[in-house]
Amino acid sequence: MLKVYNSLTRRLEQFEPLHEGFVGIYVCGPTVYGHSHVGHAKSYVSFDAVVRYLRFLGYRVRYVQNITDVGHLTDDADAGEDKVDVKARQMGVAPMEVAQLYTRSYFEDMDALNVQRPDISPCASGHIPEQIALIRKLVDGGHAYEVDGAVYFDVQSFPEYGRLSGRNLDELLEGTRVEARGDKRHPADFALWKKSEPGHIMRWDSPWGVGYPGWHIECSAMSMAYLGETFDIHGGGIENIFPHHEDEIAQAEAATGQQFVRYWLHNNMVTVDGQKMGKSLGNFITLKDAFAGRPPLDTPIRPMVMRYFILTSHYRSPLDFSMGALEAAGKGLERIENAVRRVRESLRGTVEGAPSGQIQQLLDETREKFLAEMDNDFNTAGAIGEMSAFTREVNRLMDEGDAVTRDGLEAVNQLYEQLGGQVLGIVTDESGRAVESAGIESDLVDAMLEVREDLRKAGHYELADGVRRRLSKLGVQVKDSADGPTWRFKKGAPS
RNA sequence: GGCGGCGUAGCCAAGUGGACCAAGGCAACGGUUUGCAAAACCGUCAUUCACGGGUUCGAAUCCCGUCGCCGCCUCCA
Repeated sequence: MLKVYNSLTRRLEQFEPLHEGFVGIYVCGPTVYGHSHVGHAKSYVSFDAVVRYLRFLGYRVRYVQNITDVGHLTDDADAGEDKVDVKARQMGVAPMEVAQLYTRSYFEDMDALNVQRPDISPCASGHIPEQIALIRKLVDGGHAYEVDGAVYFDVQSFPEYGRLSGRNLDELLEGTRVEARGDKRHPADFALWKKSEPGHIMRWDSPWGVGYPGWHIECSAMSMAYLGETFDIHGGGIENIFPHHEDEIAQAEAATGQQFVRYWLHNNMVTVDGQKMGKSLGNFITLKDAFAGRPPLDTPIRPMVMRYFILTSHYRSPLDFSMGALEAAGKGLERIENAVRRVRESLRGTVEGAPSGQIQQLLDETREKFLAEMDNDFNTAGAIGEMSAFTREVNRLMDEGDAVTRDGLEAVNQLYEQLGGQVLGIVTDESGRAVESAGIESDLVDAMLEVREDLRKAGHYELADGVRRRLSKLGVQVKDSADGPTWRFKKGAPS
């Protein structure tokens, strides 16, 4: 029985979708004016696990995640410039070129992290009519007003305003950072539509003149366009609770008179050395830099290690980024990968036979505990713990050698593929395979190892060890065993 | 100032009042295996959950207080 923590009620609730067997989920996507960073990774890996698990449970899921390519300002909702617009001017290209460039970059990084693509990735600029229609509905209903080509949402017309974030309008009035604006009725009123000044590159016709949409409106408009006026899950970063999600609720519910979202899920932030990683702080790490080993990390982080690292903490907990923690995660993942490889390689050449009682019991217990962890608000950290414990047992049984039959190994492999692969996305077809190499390289390594074997047989261990050291530096890990040496290209090694 | 969260072993990190004298990973130490490595396994590693009270038959888990850290109230995943 799946339970999820709902930010709206601040408690763990039993999850029941609006329509049986179907789940509609919307997650706030990136604003595409720069490369993605590890904060994006945490958010989208976390929600990827959520979606994967819902699908594993048998739900038909429609996953919508927007791409913000217009309307997100560098400052608050009625000052500042459009982020994409600013970047376009800096680069000397059209805004849509900026958006396309970083949209591709985003998906590239997410693919590397084994994040499954959303079913629908609507961009704000492609849904201007939907946004205008929603704004018009709000104006007609008395929830929004026009001032000189701009339209603002009237927060005082929506008594529920502040419920999600635990605020009330009086407090907002006293807030140090919300300043009164001449053209707004209440300082907390926010822009639905902005007037394009003459120099502004992005401009669309609207009933209020030439302009562009505010940032919050796209999410209300697009989520309802694809998921209906009421849908199951809305996810996003905790920092977006106010004002972004609060405003989304206000816009949607004031327009439809119905509940907008049933379950609000919020993931916590990434910190670096205990400090929030933020654009304004200048301490953010892009995924491309991290994967390539460029500063500030200087060591290449394998994307799958990043994914594993993220999933070893709960999505609602903050995650502190450090090289030490990443290295530990890398070792932990490798242990699982080694076991997967060992199991897959042993599949041939094992005796026929049904799984032993021991194996069967291990499989049953692991599955049960794993699912219990995931049922508890998608506790991937606990679930990975179960995978690790399972891995130790698998290795132990294989070391002992007697209890493992072909069918037993098949079942073990299947559990890895289902729980580690399908659900967590940390086990893939690659996990059990050595890094591919162009033919001649493999042959050369084989040739060197043959020579090395001769050296070993002749007792020239220093020379043999030297060969092994040299190969290791080249990224080839050699393992001696009773049946002769085996080798593989190390993962994550510069090649 | 208002709202919210966190503080669990050397480090990272689960833990929804009772099977917790607290998962899992990393590190460390001892051992098995190995020519040596690597990999893997076995054992040791928090009688205790920031601190002080309280509620309860029972608390890491609930309540109050203290200290420390963090986030939101501007843009941010």
